[in-house]
Amino acid sequence: MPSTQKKSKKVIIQETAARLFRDKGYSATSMRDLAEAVNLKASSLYNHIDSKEEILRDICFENAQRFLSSMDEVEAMQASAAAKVKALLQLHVRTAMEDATSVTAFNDEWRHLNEPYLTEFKNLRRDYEQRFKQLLREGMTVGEFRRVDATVALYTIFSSVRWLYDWFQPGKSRTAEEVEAEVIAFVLAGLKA
Amino acid sequence: MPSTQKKSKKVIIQETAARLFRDKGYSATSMRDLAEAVNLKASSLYNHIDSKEEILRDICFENAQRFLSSMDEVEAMQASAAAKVKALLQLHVRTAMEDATSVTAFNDEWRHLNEPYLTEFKNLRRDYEQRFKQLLREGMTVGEFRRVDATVALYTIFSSVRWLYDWFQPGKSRTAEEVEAEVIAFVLAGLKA
DNA sequence: CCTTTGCAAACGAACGTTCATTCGTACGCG
DNA sequence: CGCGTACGAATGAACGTTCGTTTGCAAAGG
Repeated sequence: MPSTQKKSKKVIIQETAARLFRDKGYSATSMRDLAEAVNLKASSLYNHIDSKEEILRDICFENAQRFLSSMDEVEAMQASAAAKVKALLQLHVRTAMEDATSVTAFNDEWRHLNEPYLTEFKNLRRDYEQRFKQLLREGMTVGEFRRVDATVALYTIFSSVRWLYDWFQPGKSRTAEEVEAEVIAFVLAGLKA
Repeated sequence: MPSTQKKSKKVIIQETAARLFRDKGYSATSMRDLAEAVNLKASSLYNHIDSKEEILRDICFENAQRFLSSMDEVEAMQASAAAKVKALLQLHVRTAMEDATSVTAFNDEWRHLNEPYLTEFKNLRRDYEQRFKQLLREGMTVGEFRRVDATVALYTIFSSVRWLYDWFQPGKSRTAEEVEAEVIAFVLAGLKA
């Protein structure tokens, strides 16, 4: 019964924090806010975590690793560039809908990391972006994609799925599958040759 | 000599604040940060502004008005839906590049407004979105656009130009015109029938 | 002279975090 | 079984710092 497994208090704190960070931002979320949201006093939080920044750090690097290891898998695929890009798009869209809070914090709040973690995080991010751009360029050289500026295409694609974090709510009129299909079709249409 | 006209200190404060809000976020920007950035002491700021929130309020509502009055103009155009959407896209892209700081704060930091301004702002925003969606639907009914979910299309379009705020720097390799053309082509390709 | 502008000083409030203490529970050992 | 010890978890109080803002006063300039 893995789904009934009791979450550790640390995990509960992290998940709650991710939601608060998404709703109010990292700086505007106080440890007292967070404590209240998990039915504790602020001081009690420190039995489970080391610092406020540690929470943000875990969120940021966990998600960075998730995206990077997916990138590993995609690069190993025996498939066309279009298929690879589509797989990555699917990853972005699904993650946005299944783990919205975490990814929002990951996207918007990483700038509040302190050094040396800030630099380390930016390096991971740049690594991912470079590899994504490389896939786009490959698709262009073999003629699957229109010849566009890879940077423009990359950021446009990233941003296209970004609003999902803010907007999508499970159980609403549209199913996740419908939204996923629509978004992917929209973006790929802008990219295909 | 309108361009040489001396900016009032209030305007300088607002513009500087917009940049700081973009870089660090509203909550993480202190009045002492802002004061230092305009070569004043924190207390002196209050000779020119009423409160920190007033600055944010001005940024948010100024931009809301700008987008809404552009929407007025576009709706009055005698043109195809595609042309109208293109005009709005152009507005978004150009504003993003010409007045990036202000628009970023407008996009990301409005949630820190207090009531009743928060509700008022959300109403303006919804108004704009509804009218934009209406244009998209018109384009679909007359067959200019593919039949997609208008909400999905709307947010995808909005988000597509969002990264420009973070990324575009005047004077870099690409000119504003090139970027504008690329982005618009990319988005319209995803929309056209 | 009077308005505008700037600043030092100070305000109460809130911030993240630390500390000593307490309570409950589980384990080791006679 | 009964007692001592260890420990995870929670707490209120307090720390030093920073927050947005106010006050009182001095200098500037039309």
